[in-house]
Amino acid sequence: MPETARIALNRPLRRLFDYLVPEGMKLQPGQRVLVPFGPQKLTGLVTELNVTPPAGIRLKPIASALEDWPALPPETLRLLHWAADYYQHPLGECLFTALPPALRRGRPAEEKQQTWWQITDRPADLIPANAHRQQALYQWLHEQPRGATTRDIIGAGFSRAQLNSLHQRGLVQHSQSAVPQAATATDQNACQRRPELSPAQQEATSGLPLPGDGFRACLLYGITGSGKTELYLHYLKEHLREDQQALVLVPEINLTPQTVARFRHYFGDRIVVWHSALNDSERLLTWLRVRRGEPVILIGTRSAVLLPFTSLGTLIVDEEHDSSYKQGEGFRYSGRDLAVYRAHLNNCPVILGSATPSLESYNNALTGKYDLVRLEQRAGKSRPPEIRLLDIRSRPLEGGLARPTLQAIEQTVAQGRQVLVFVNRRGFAPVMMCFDCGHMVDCPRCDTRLTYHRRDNAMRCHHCDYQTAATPHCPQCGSEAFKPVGQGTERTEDTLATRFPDTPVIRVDRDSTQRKGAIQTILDKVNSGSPCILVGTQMLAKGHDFPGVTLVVVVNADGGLFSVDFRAPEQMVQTLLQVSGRAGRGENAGQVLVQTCHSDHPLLRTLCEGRYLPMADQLLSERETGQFPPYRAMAIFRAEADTMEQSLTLLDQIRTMTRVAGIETWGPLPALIARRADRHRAQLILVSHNRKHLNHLLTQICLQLDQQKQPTGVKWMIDVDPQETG
DNA sequence: AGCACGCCGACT
DNA sequence: GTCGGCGTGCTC
Repeated sequence: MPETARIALNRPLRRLFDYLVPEGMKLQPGQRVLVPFGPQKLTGLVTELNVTPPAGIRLKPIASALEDWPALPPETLRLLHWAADYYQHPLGECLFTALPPALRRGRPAEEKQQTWWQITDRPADLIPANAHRQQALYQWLHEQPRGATTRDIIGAGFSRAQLNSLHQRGLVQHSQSAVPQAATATDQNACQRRPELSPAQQEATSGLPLPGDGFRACLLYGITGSGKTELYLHYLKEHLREDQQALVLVPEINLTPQTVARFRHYFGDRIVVWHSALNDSERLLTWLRVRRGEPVILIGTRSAVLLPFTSLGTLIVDEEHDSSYKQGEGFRYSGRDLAVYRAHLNNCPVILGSATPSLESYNNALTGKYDLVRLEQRAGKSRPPEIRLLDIRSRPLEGGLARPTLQAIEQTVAQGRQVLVFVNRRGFAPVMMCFDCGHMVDCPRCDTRLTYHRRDNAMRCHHCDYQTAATPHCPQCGSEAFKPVGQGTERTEDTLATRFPDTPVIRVDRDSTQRKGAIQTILDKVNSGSPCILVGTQMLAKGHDFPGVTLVVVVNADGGLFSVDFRAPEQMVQTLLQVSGRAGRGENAGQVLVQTCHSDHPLLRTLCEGRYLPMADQLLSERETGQFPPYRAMAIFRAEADTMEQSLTLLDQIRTMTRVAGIETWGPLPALIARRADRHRAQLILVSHNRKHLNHLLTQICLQLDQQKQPTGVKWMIDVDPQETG
């Protein structure tokens, strides 16, 4: 009997391919191989050995093994198998997302050899006095404790010629090496430092599950400003063994140099990062360090949960409620949920931290599936802000701001303090509008408005690649009153600038922070402490600390109160509390002023207590009434085609397959943005009390859909635990 | 997804 | 005559 192997390929096919294993080739699951596939040679991953191939197929032999060890270690492989089934995504594509791009392409699993330069101990006065750049380079290299690669040197603004001159004088030497030189003395210092905790933090820490105690998920509810990061640092310092790895997941926006520096301060080179800005070789390097089992503490975004850890001691998911943990396309996994399953597989703890936990996680804590640890005191001297509602029904507004609001701003500024004005518009972008006829420019290919981009005076669609030059006149009526409107933000900004001419008004949005370093300039200015007024959207609610801000104004809180999206109230409450948390981080008490037309709404009344959990209780009971997640499991079939009819027809057909006990369907309905890049989109929602049942049904439906071929241009996809239900 | 094969239109 | 457009079907 010849040996066989089942191989997964990086193709959107819900099937695997069997091959013959050549004589003498030793394989294990997770190993990379090279296989013939039709006319091409592809990288594949071994999933199973000694399989019975389907009848009537002539097997081809595997061309070669790329390594003699499995690229994907057993736990990672099991995690991915589980995820492929849970999210109903083709296994091959799931497995390949866990490989760095270089390994997907079949490159060797080794670091590129690089030339490392270091200074020698020959006297530096050998450099001619007029060779300033050489002197500068020598000095610069002197300051690099580990030396530098040729690439680093060029990147720092020196030339190859300057380097060669120093080399010829014997002042620098080079060596070939893949990884940085040995760790430096500063790291030794880092290892001895440990963060100090307040009694409240101390108490919270004592409630956390420890590595070595096996699997345990813990929801760490820590209010904004309570010092969750110190707690993580302390926890890792105290309880992570020297030989163990740890994973700290953070939302992309929170992975700033400052955050990393904070971890490096205590753990030095043990800290490794993983995020979207890494290039292919950095990805490979980090991936290999993790794969080799180096005891790193990895700080990373969503996809870091797929890294090939072999000795994971603990996992931490910071800001676990953040919606960016859910991938919105392709393999639509939740990094947070995979982290919990990964902890389960590795038999280690996972800590989910948030000031505004997701209702899913909170519910798990209430039912006892997760531990709940509370940290409800702010660290240091700062006190929780006072939150007040201001009903703006029948009040005159100026740029969206009521008179009492403007007075509060005036007072705060007069006291020499800072104000943060939050305009609650998700995905805000300015559109061009005619002030005479009201015309706005639609995208010709999508059901959306074009947005205005000041930098190149262009109008663009945010949903496809359409763009066109902005015209000075209205294309409809020819009026010259054709201007970008920021749906309130600019009006607010203008009003504030006019009312407070002596105070800088700083806009923080995508446009004003696009330039590299722009956000840093803004932060520096704000952190200098002089009075100013910050105006912005979403961005202001996350991450950054503004210790000088004592007043936070929420221009309109009502967006999420009466939305069709069942997640909208949760998201609104989370945003409002997160942005409230920006107030009074320094020594002075903070105040939050929330403008609303529904000051008697129970949710907003609870908001004023400043406590999240009572609101979460309220929101959960609403979810229970409607039997929404987490009370039922949810999945969405999405379809897109050249006509809406085609999309709806396919979904109708899928709906006939869902007529089973215990499954409810909503739709099919056109998507919120029904046409996108000339494709007509619709969706069908499935809900069930029994997740297993739903999963089995989905498997069957996908199998059937794969077998029948769709009319050209008709595409379908599935989203399990969807974040967007529009 | 890629890639090859195949069958129709406007080029030297 | 043939170069190339992209529709269709297959990949162990």
